Amino acid sequence: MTLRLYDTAHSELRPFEPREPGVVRMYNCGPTVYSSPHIGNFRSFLTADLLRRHLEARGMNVVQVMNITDVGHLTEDDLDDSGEDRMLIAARREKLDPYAIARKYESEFLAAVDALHMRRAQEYPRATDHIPEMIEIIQGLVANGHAYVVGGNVYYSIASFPRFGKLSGKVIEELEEGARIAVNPEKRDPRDFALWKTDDKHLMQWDSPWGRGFPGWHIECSAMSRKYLGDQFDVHTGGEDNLFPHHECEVAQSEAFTEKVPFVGTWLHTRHLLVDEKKMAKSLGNFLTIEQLLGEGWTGHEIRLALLRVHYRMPMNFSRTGLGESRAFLTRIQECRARLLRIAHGQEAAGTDDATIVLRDAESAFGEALDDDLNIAKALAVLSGLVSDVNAMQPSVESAQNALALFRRLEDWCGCVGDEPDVAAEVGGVLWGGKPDDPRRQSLLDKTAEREAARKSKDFQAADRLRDEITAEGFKIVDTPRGPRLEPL
RNA sequence: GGCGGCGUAGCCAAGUGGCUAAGGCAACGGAUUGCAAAUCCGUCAUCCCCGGUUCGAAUCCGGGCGCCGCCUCCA
Repeated sequence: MTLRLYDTAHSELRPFEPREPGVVRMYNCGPTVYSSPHIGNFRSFLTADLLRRHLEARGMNVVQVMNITDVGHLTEDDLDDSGEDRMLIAARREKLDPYAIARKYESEFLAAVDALHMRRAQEYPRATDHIPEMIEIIQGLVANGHAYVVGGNVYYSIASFPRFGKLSGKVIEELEEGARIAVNPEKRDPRDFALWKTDDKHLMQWDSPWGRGFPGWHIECSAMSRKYLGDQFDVHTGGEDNLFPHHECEVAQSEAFTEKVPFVGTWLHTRHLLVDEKKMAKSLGNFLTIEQLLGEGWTGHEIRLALLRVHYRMPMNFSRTGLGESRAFLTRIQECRARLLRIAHGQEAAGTDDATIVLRDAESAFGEALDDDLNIAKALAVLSGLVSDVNAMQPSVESAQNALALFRRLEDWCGCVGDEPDVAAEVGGVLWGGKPDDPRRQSLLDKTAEREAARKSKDFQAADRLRDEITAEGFKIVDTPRGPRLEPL
């Protein structure tokens, strides 16, 4: 089975074939860095990360580019009473200049990327570093008749591009009806969109053939994808809201400029998530950031899994309950792997069961699930079945090692399996499952030995009291035929 | 007004014409344990409603109801 992806442009599942065999060029619509990235942004970014990992697991070489939008995109509607855009408002609110704001939130974004175990893209181009590339395309569009200049402004002419609306399935004639854009008399058609604008009040300005101004809202992606991936590339991802007008405009700009079709092979759009059944909004107080969740004590893997475990095209509700379920899922895998490690290290009796077939079938089913339009829910079910199968076995040392290797491969494949637990250390008949350098290690081991002695003399009251003390230190004590084991709670 | 998506057990969620409707969490019964934890075994749904097509539908068609998204900066 080969990978099939749902391509928005065709509204159907299609076999995925990169233009150049073995190499996938992918562009992801990235964050706008004038505020903290929120978990909704990351559902989209994580979908891209999962696709990248799966392609790499399938032996592809993936060139991934994610833009950093650091230009406040100004439209007529963006303007508030004082004529400022959002970047400006943020700058004033935080008493920083707009570049400083952008850098601050860019760092925050990248920190979250790492925290969620996402692979770093090869490039994170900033819009403000690519003004000349944008100007080049705008000039080309003016020259070939797809754009026109009015004063210091340049507009894209929808009428010049008959395919406009094809990607999103919009009927252009009907767009007008619902449009809430104020009529701009400069435009030949109200649906034309800006490529370059002049506005004295805009803080970020650059020289251009049309005077000092700033780029329109869609041109950066056309310019930066072209620079790093070429005129045509394989995958373009984004949130569902990007479909129209943003991606539609990108297609119009890029295809009209390069005269190469198609601009993008596969369009992938991630659905918005809801938080506690409602759309996430600052006004509702349900606006969640990665930083915030990490602060609540959730791990990167838990957050990642909670955001990724529902198929990317399905509506998804994000909640603390969901995070808790993710934690339980990961803990179950950890327990399984810890036992395998003990067997592999001779700390627990090995059996004679051969896991070869179970492991092979699980790995194969896991890959097939992801081949099916990144069906992560199905893949996680396979993973869960693997845990059950392995738990029911008495594996040989070799099978335990092979199973451990498979878990590591699957973590590499989807990032939702978690890290391998620390190898327990045997100290004086007690298995220590905590960090090797935990300062409390000796005192906890002593206390465990003391409890063991109490148990042997049937003084269970004393034994339970000692266990409570150990629990209070954040460790649980597990009795096994080979002796007690200490594990972090 | 236009376009689109979703509705499966207490919760999350697979399954797009056909053996007994995956899997996880929770719950319950049992094994194991000094008691626990973990683990194992077992129990737990006829698929929003109505009508139709079919030998046969959660799966296809029509009509409802409900929730959501895009059409405007937004992942």
